[in-house]
Amino acid sequence: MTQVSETRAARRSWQDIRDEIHSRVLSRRYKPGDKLPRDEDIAEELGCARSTVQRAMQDLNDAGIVERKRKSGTQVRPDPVTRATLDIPITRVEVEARGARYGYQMLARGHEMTPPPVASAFGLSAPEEMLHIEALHLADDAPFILEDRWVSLGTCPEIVDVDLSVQSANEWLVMHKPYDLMDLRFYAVNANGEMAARLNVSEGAALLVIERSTWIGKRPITTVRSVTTPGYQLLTGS
Amino acid sequence: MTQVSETRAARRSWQDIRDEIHSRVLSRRYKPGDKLPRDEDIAEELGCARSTVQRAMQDLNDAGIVERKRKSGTQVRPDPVTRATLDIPITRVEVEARGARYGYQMLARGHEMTPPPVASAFGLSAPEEMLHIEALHLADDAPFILEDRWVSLGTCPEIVDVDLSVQSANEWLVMHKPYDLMDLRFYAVNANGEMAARLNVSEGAALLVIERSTWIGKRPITTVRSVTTPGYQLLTGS
DNA sequence: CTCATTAATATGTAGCTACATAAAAAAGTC
DNA sequence: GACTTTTTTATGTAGCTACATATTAATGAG
Repeated sequence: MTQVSETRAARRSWQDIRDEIHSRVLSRRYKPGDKLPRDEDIAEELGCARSTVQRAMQDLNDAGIVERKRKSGTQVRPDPVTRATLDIPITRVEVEARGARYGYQMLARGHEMTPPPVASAFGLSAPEEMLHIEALHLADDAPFILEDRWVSLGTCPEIVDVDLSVQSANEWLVMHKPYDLMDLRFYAVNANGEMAARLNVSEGAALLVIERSTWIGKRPITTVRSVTTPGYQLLTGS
Repeated sequence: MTQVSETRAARRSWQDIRDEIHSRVLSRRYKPGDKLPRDEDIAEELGCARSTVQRAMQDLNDAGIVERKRKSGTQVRPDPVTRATLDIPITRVEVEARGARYGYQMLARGHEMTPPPVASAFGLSAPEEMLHIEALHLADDAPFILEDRWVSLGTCPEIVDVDLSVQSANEWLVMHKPYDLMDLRFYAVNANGEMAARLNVSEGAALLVIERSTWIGKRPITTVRSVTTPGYQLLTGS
């Protein structure tokens, strides 16, 4: 009874609105740097409520297509960025998804003071004693990922009681110590003697490294350097 | 007049709700795989509207914390993933952000049939003639990124008229040919003779490679292999 | 003319209603 | 008992109102 002037089928979803705006950007009707009309005007033009435009715009904003500022309005991002979402699963799940048998091997474990690179990854002013673990993930008995991990004893005291020779620290932490804040970085290294021996590759081979540090409420949890085997690729989620 | 039973300050935002649910996941009050109460019940418990819970849940869903399905309800993701958003800026912007002077040099340009790896990156059944460009991005006159690019002439006929010795194809495409769908992959390679010579690094050096293909409505636009210089790191946006 | 104050305005958010939709559960049907 | 249909139910969405908030623009004081 309220909506008299609208046929049922004509109703447009926020995704339609988003796609319409996006296609205007794609067709350069709205060019990089251009200011877009107010939400209300777009709503009127496209025949929907402002809230629908708002949702569409939020999505375009999150996708890096437009930039919004209160009062100033909305503009097409002048410096387009390629924005992608990466999903990094637990290593066990990753191996199993490839149809391989997962294996795990702890190589070393001990309490040590954090060396400078680790302390700086966590933004610590002073070195701290942490649990240091080296481990190998296997796919069908072949080395897959070599990980070098530091776990804060202050934040995760329980970890000392976990048998990490059976379950990987990766898995235990992800299940029991969800993080708040994360820092990820990717780079390439030449395999040094130790890496080469442990991953069973020739010295100097180019390896992709994934470094990840996590915090919970500014308290450090863990930092890992995962060295992958040659041919390893990180893919985006589409 | 409508909101009688609520003090002004007590109003909770959807982000508060999100943080509350998140903290329950963090504290393992809701464990991985657990089913959460219905939105409506959570709304009642936390004293807000269902729409507020809905928005909070959407966000947690997008962040990979929970999984929602109609009728089935919401559950904490049983296989937690590390989800991160990467922003890859235009190379010029990236160089300038480091406080360096940007330079660009086209090394080669021509029309060629796509070799099998390129065709497969695009999912083409048959090889196709495309514009092939090799170029070097410089930071303070030092090699920074070596790019090997293929541009579809069918989708981007205008590109043949652009002077790509002045402006990088990277930049032209990103400003004039926004994409629809993208595929990104990262891996490491040992510098071969050509890469070593062009990037001025020693042969065999480990280099991070960023491969990117873009489409617009299933039509291929471009595919690039960007070989970075040693020490290059890809960082997440937080 | 400069600086501080105030008003105007576009986006952001909370809450409500009504209805759409997917999927599971229940009820029929052969 | 296996299959199909219907009902139930939890999430998803559109539209509305009211108000919050951040900025810009306008105004006023000195």
